[in-house]
Amino acid sequence: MRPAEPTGSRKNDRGKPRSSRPVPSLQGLTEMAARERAYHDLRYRILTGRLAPGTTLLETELAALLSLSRTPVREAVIKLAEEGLVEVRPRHGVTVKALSLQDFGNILDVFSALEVRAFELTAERGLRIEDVRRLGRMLDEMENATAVGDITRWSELDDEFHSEVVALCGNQRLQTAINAFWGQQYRARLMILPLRPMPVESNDEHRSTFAALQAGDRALTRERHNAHRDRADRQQLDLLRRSLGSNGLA
Amino acid sequence: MRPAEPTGSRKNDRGKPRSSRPVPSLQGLTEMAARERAYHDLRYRILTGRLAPGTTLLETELAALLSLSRTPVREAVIKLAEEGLVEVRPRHGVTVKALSLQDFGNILDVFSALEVRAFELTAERGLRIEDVRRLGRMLDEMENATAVGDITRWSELDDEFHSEVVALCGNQRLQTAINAFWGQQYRARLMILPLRPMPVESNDEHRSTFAALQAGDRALTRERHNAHRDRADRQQLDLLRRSLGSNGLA
DNA sequence: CGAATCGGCAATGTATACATAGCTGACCGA
DNA sequence: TCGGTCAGCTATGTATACATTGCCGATTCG
Repeated sequence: MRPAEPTGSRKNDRGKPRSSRPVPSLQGLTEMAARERAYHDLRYRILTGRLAPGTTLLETELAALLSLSRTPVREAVIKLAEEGLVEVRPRHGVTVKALSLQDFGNILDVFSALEVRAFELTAERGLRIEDVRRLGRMLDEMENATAVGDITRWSELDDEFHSEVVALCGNQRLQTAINAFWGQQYRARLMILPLRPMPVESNDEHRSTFAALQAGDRALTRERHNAHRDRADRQQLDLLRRSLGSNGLA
Repeated sequence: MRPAEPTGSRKNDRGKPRSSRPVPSLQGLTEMAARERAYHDLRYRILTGRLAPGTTLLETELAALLSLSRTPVREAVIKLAEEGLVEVRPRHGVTVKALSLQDFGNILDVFSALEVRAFELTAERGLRIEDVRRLGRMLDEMENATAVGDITRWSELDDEFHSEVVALCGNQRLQTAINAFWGQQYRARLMILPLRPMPVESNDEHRSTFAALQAGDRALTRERHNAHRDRADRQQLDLLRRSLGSNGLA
């Protein structure tokens, strides 16, 4: 009846800003508390497609799947439902949500609004020299990736760049909100990744936003990053629309 | 051992847009499921100050307070913690969070970014005639309230106007996110309400935003509402700073 | 043959039981 | 007297038990 594993570490991880993307990686899964374990594990499976959209499972089944009792699983499921990754239908189990095109658009709208604000705040706070260097290196690498046609690598770096700037915004609540919505767009992004054209425009826009950030110009940063997001979001929606004919799951 | 009350109604209220603010009113509290009951009840008590910042209670005490078992109370508390209204310290109970000036600033930053986006979307969708009429009436009433110096009434209408426009944005996720952050700024707003000068500027800005909305001009709406929020947020922060000397609770 | 109602069943929501971990305070040793 | 360690207690986290609710299917009536 030992509830959790060895449980050597703290579970209450309200740490400092933490720039890490809320991404699949799932290293120290065994050393978390059960609730967190359930949450991260399920989230991971959903985001990577291991639990496909439409999949429906009972709370009991999930608990069995994770070797836990229903209580922590249930708490994790509630959280996932609040994030919009699953839907709980009272008598029918929890279903991994399929993202319609409209859902994806809605998510991007929220996500972009938040990210632009984060960029603004970062601009206002100003970048330290080491931040400038690090971000600059990322942009260099992205351009390299573009040059050699490695769009997967490019996409990773893109995420990293964005989340790095967000991490510098100094507003923990904003960051948390962004992370939640980030998770939702991730699946769709993955899907259309291979379809994307080489992101020359994005590279240019990044450079231009970066310049505004360096200059500490909030208004300019807002304007430029907003334009970038608008265009990129539209492009992504187009790709998605084309790739699933407006009906499909992500 | 009867879990919930008569429970005549649905708890899975993923209904249509619903313009209702997530406000204290708490009518049909008895007919909800226990978890929702706990959540709304606690939230109500916190937002209205009945549970003052700094108050610390054990899960058991909360359960007793609400005449429920720990399970639904715990789930509600987790939700409140995610919203940032309380803090759960593993061995010390749940504490109603005090909002520092910085917290309040952070909250406003997120809230404003989201609200501006919602206004943009509403502009893009366009207002129906009845919406125009309703919103117009609200603005009239607000100006009346200003004229007779009824700032409480003005503030209610202000909330109503904003949430009404948000409700028309057509993005449920955005609305949900806004509501969560709305709850957090509410307490501080209440506090500074009596200190506010008569909001002539706000009235003008509302009119101007309203015009942009009517025109269906997304960019203009963004610009104007963003300016409004910027100014209003700054003003509120100033008032708060003055009223509690930068340390205090809200 | 179709539709409506009733009964059984199973999944959830809630309550409770239980075990662990961390804090408090006391006692012992220096 | 002060500091350190250990033991006990209590709050939480997890597991389990239990009751309700709502669906599905079967049966019966029109």
